[in-house]
Amino acid sequence: MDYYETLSSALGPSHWWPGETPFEIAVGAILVQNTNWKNVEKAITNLKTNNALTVQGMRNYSINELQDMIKPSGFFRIKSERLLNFLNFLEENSAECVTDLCEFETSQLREMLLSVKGIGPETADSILLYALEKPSFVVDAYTRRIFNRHMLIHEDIDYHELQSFFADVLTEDVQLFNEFHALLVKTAKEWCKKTNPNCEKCPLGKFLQS
DNA sequence: TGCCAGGCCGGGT
DNA sequence: ACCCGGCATGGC
Repeated sequence: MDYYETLSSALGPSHWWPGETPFEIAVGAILVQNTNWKNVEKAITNLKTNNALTVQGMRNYSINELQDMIKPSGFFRIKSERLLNFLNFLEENSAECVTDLCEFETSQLREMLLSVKGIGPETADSILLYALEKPSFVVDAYTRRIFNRHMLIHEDIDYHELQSFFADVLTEDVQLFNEFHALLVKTAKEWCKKTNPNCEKCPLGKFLQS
């Protein structure tokens, strides 16, 4: 796809998700729900400081302690539940760590993740792609905003519709999915803000019909 | 200073 | 099946 080529050559490889371990990535995916990443960073730092950023480590804390640590990322009561739901999910599937989930087939694992209360399509896809390196294209508000601004999609298009919008034209490749989403996030943060967009300097500006 | 941020769930039509 | 309010904090 032209959009990918353009971004890739303009912004170079970013090979991205802020997070060092699969578990950290999964936790980040839950904490970032409708939340600024800056706030999530603070929560992640708190967890790391308390050695709570591992499967075993997080289990050592009560829900109240967990809430104190993740408070900066907002929705802390709900999100603490969601983290515990995810931990229970791992346990139910006798996974000592997140990567143990790799044995499951992608689409099956996606369904399993969606059955966890608090994990929706985007969170599931983020975990699949960035924590487990399985080819599941991630659609987020940034993706939606950019392609809506380019008049290629309707603003309130359904998640799976938008996902297949990409699946139809992209080869199913982990690195491609990873990099494309990363580039879209970078682009949106830089030039495609909700208010005050700067399409002149955006690498994708040339695709906008004027 | 109000508005916004990388969703998701549950209850009401 | 759709629509909408609630959830919470810190940054700009």
